Amino acid sequence: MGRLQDDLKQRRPFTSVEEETYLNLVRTTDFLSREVAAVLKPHQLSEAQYNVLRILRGAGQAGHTCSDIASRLVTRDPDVTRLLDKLEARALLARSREHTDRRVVTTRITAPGLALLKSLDRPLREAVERMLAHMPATQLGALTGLLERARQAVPAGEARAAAPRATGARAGRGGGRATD
Amino acid sequence: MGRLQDDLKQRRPFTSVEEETYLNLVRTTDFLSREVAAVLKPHQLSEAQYNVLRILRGAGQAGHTCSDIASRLVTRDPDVTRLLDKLEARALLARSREHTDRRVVTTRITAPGLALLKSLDRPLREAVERMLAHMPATQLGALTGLLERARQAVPAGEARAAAPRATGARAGRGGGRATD
DNA sequence: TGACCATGCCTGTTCAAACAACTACTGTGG
DNA sequence: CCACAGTAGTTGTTTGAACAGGCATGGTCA
Repeated sequence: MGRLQDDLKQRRPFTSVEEETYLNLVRTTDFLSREVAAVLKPHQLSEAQYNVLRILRGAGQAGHTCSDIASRLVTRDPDVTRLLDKLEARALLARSREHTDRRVVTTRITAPGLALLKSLDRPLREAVERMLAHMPATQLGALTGLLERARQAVPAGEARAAAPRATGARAGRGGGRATD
Repeated sequence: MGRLQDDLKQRRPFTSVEEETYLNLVRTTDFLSREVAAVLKPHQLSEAQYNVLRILRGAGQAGHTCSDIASRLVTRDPDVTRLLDKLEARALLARSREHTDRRVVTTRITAPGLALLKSLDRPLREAVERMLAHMPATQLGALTGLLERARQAVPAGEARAAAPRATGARAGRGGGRATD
């Protein structure tokens, strides 16, 4: 899993620094997320599902609406409804329609959901830490900083034609709560 | 799309630096790859499909076997066969079984495939460059370096039980040719 | 040479993601 | 008060991903 340029068969090195960065990003994320997925798989959880549960744990008894959840998801999911469906079917969360505004459905995590999350906290943290254990904290900090910076680009669709088609729970590309 | 910690509702900041790095990685990749996917979508190409074509362009007339392609893919795909099926159906590539070893199927890019790639070269490069234009080359270089470093972890399954189930074209986690 | 296993790719099936249309409800202006 | 537009979530449908098993071929060693 060396440097991308190592391949001698490759004709031109890279079209641009930006492309090189992008490719490395995709590769690295794929590399790490496989480990995370492997930890989640025995529990039949996808990364997105796990994410939802963490978000709901952070919300506590107040719960969240679907749109809230969508906007907080690490990865933008166009179909939060069915993501919740599966978790509700397993009783990991509960949904209830609001009386004040009957359009809104509030979702809350259940005791089994909390228990499952708790059992995953340690192994997940350990998996990620193990994958990055070879890097000193200063480098990780620098990496985080650069990644945050990278995301500050203008999404280029801000005022253009392709307004990102927003399904039911539109995944607003807004500010980023990540965990809890 | 600010810093992940900006959310005040979040109780504890982050469990570990490693987790923070991981979350930022996923978010950033998702952010950028959406733009790339948007460029590819009008041409009915997924990122993986585009990647295959680039790999084949790099291989030239010699072509590649399925396993070769799988091992060179940026994202490990467990089902290269059907990925190629779709591209073959669109005549973007051609497959031919070898005479020497009749198990092997060599895949080559076709003229239409090359033409499609060529038409995508510029818009894709521009999309990625635009998304990262706000970062100076030095920062991009640093980011790339850190990402390469991050991937140098031991995948932790090296000698463990869960040997990554290898379907047909096993995506060897080996060295990483990326582009062409 | 023939059992045996590894390799290389393909298929069958199941499940989730993506896109778009649709229903239900709320608030607003005429 | 009622048309109208906007919001919140759901549902339908199509496509692709994931996983596992299957088939043909090739190499190995008794």
